[in-house]
Amino acid sequence: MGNERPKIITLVGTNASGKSAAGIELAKIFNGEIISADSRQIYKGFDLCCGKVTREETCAVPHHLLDVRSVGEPFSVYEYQQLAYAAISEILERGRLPFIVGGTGLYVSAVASGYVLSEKPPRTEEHARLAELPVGELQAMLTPEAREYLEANPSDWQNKRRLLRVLEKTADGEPLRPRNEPRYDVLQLGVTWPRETLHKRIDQRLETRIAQGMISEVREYLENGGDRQVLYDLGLEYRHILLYLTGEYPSMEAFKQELSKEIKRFAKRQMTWFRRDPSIRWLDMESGFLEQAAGLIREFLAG
RNA sequence: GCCCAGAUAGCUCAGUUGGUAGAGCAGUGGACUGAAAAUCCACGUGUCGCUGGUUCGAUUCCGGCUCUGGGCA
Repeated sequence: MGNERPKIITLVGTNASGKSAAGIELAKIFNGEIISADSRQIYKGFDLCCGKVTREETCAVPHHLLDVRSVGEPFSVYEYQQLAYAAISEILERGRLPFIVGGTGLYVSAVASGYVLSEKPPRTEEHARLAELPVGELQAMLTPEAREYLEANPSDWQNKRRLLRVLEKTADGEPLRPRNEPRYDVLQLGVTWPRETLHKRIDQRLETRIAQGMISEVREYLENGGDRQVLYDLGLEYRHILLYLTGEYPSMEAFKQELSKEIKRFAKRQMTWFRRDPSIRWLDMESGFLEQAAGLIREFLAG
């Protein structure tokens, strides 16, 4: 036929789910290369804060889209999609299998579903100015069409960021409703644990990374003139270590408890995103994940 | 042993001038196509400690008991 779309694999899951290691195992079996889909691992440094894979692991299997920006540089789904498309092309040319592995659901979907994104960059100065306005005024600025679009969803309607983007789209004459043009034939795999087990893994991982020096990463960044607001906006580890270092927590214990809670809440949000995609095949990490995943991939590649 | 104060949601507590109760936090579900580890939305039945009494009606008033703080011996 000649118009068959190339095949790629995605592997998603929450943080601390073990998807990175699982991805490496699968890539070894299927002559694959890994494209990270992680909005924080895009940035150089902070390897412990964002739970980056180790050098040994990246030696075992080539990894893409790690360390491609400096902390503080702007980045967005649009750029992610561009870089991922380019990486996939290269991997396919080498005759290898691309594995998109990561927990940033938006990034995975942008590539797997083929989001159609305008090349027009966001107008950040105007954005910043409008962000000062109260939600009500932003709502009042919407065109009737945009109003109808947003009002249908109570959470979007109150969400300043969404309001700003929709205003921007209307001003630029961009369509409001999403459009997709998928480029690939995708097998989507998800990694899952019982919630209790996942929570234990999150806590253990947090302890380990603190012991390995995660807090120093942030301290050193600040000592070298790093920007606090950047850390705060990066969220989770970055945000709460900043708060810890600036004395916002009465103790190390209080800091750990709060961060642990936040990471668990984040895992919940990740699952909310993934759950709405019915094409993800969820595999239980406690019962033969690797064999099942390998079986599905073999079947997919043969089909 | 005596005196005082508590006992209400997983936690901290508010409240009911007697008509079976509500905040914060925690938790859960959800939205989100250019900040996504961000941002935003929704969701509160619990023997009101146990047990008698008064009352049409008690979580609320009265008595006893249990437990927890604090004080006095």
